[in-house]
Amino acid sequence: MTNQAMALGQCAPAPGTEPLARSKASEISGLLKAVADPTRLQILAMIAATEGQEACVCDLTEPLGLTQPTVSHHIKKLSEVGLVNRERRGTWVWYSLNRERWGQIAELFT
Amino acid sequence: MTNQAMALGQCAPAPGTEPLARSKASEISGLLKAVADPTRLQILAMIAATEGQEACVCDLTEPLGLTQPTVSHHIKKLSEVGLVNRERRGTWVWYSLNRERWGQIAELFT
DNA sequence: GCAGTTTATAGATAGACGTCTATAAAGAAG
DNA sequence: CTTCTTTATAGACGTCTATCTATAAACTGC
Repeated sequence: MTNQAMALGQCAPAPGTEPLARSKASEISGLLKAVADPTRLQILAMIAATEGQEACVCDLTEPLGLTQPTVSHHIKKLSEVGLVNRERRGTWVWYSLNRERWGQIAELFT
Repeated sequence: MTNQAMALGQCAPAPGTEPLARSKASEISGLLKAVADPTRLQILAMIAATEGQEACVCDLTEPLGLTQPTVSHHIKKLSEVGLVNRERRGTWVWYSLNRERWGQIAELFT
């Protein structure tokens, strides 16, 4: 029995019970899914803890105990949602945090 | 080639490059995974938008376009990480937001 | 061009997850 | 106690995803 059909029940939904638009919810969840992974959280923490606020893949593989392709895969996920910036300098590729994007996540929960 | 082994390279990892403890990362990702789902984001938004800041399952199924077991499943996920409080009153079970837990997520990104 | 590095991509595989149907559990009301 | 409601659980199924190995791409330096 749905609420509207109920004559005497107490299952009273607030009139303003209007779902967050699905498209918007999917967009937000896409961003959150990128962060909701232990390995990627570790990667972000490692980048942030690095002196120059940037790191290359080769420095992350060993402490994470993962192969290079796996680390590249995770960084790509972070990059796709704009959480890390990519900059090639010679042989290495340096990744840094996009703090503006990071802050946007905080705003979602305030 | 790892950084330590490099004599002349520039792949200089900050000395303090120390990964976030895996156990802590898994704990945080568990909380974030619960929120990183479009349906659960909609559920949270609907609860928050409700007059009394609470909602029962039966009011959520129709606007979400999902079956009752599926909605129960999602709410359980949210409940498991402490994001929603559960209170049975007669036939219905009322779910409300745990705003303290919500705020803890914000703190992760500030 | 060739050899040696770092990073990215492709393909495969195992496990996690969102959804459904079917059914049980818990409470209200006659 | 029986019936009707709401909610929870169990099991199945298809999809997504984290990881690996193998290989390609990009750059440096000889």
